[in-house]
Amino acid sequence: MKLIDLLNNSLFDSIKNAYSLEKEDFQKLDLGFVSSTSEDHGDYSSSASLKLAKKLDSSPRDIAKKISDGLLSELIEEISVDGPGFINIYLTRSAKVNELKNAIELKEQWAFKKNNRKKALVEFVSSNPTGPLHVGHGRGAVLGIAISNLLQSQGYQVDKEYYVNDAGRQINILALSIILETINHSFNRDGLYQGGYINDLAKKFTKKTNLKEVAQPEMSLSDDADQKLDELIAFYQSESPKIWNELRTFAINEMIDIIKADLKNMGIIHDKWFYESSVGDFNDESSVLFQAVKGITKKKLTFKKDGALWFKSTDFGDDKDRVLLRENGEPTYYLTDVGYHKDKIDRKYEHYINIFGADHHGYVKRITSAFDTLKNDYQSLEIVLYQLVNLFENGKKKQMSTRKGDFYSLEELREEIGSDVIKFFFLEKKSDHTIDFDVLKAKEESKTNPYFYTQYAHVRCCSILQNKAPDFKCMYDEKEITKNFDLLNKIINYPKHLEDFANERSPHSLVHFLKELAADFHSFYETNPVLVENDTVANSRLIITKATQIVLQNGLELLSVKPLSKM
RNA sequence: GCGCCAGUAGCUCAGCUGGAUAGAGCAGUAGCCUUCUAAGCUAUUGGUCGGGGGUUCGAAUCCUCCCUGGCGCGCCA
Repeated sequence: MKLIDLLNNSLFDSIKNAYSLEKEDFQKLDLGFVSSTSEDHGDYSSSASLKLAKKLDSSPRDIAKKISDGLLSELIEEISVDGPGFINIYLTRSAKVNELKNAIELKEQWAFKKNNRKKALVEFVSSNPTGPLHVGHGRGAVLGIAISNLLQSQGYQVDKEYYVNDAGRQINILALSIILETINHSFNRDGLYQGGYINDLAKKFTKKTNLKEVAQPEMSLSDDADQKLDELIAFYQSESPKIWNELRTFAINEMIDIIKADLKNMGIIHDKWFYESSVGDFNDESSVLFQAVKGITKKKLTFKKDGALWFKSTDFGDDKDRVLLRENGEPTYYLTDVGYHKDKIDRKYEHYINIFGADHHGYVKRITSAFDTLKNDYQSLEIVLYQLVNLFENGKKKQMSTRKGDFYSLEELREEIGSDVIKFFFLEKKSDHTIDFDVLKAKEESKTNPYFYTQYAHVRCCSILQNKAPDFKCMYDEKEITKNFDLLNKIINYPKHLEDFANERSPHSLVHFLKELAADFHSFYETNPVLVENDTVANSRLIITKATQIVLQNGLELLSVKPLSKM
């Protein structure tokens, strides 16, 4: 059990006994201890008495006195009531040293929770397979991996999933782009996918199939750009169905290979790639698509209007109802997605997290509405949004467009600054904050980068520890170990912090924690030479160094960043 | 027009489920390398927490109105 949980139990018992309250009476008031930010306030402090003052109609300081009198724990050295009525407690030195001992003996198991028997499914990236990943997708990717890792640290069994939009119009346009790239260079490229990768795909495809043999459209085409594309797609579909289908399949597979490679280079691997096309045909009653509609209808949440079938999502707070089946009987993209979530639900995870770019925020309500209609009682869906990444070059904003092929690819960025720097940089900001990313500056800054600062602390630990390891069987000095308040405070409370970061889905807090821990260690390092002649002092400082190293390593690994032992 | 996100030091950002004097990094200034890696440390300058009201023992944090910026509001995907 965590230190802080032991202390809180004691605190709650004391409150119960002193005022004959039941736990339910104050459960919501959040009365527990928090680790102090300043040594003046002890190791932990609680504002319980301030929060209870009104309810108990008594002065906060009196309440604090009474509660602290009943606060019994061998972990506590001293209790004081300060300020308006805060209860501040000081841990005994041996309680602190004992935590370091646990950390060093148990390594990552010290901070992690054991299997809590719950399964979580995290869906992220899921970008259309119509182009390589760009920098913006990278943010979703690193967020997804970090959140998955955080959940794992809390004992969840986590699966990572990518939803592949392989069925829609976008793929037809991709195929069309490849055809026109090959046979008609003078064609206006508006609305088509462009860029080097289209040319690569075209070349590769024409090696096995001669695209020049496909028919040339001779009918007159619409002036409307969108409509024109649809006419061309329809033409190739009917005139050269075999080649068309071959090309579509080829294009999807090639693009997915590219995306997979981009992700792998970032150290990100999904457990499952779910294809949109696999939700099946609505006319097939065994398909999840049909089952999804059936499930919603069963709850009396569908209705017909204008020949279409609608879902009454406004019942869940959506701003309008949503079409499931179009007037022509075809499922909407939305229904396909509902079908996908039906499939997820049937796979019986307890917890679902979807990580979406903020440009999809309008989509959140309608998908949670459908999910809540179809889910089982024990299941829940949560959507984590991340704001977009704006790219700047020399202070000028770069517009990004997959269509035009004018984008900064994740792969290009990775080649320039490395995947771990990208991860650290993206994860450092909280997800609902837009990132203004200046490519040149990121490169320039790589020397004063917080990534290197944090890694450097770990490197310093390693370089000391390779000379000598701490040994609890040898002499050590508790006073020597505990004199570095900030450093000890962070190490000891790491498991609790980690739990909070996981619950809040906030890897950025972990990044900030690690930077601060690194700062505390750098400071310690300057004034406390570890490898000194006095064995007791050396061993004491080795204990601190080893504990720091374990926490840094553990935290970096959760961010999917490789801890360095040399720089 | 409606909805979501943001506005905190010159710059980039933490802190936001109310708590003790608002914190980092970068940039600036002044110091520290015969000693475990100076990609480091120490000291220091810099703040009407976008603005106005309100809620209370206490507000950067909650409510409300307004201002600015980004994004989204299809029987597209």
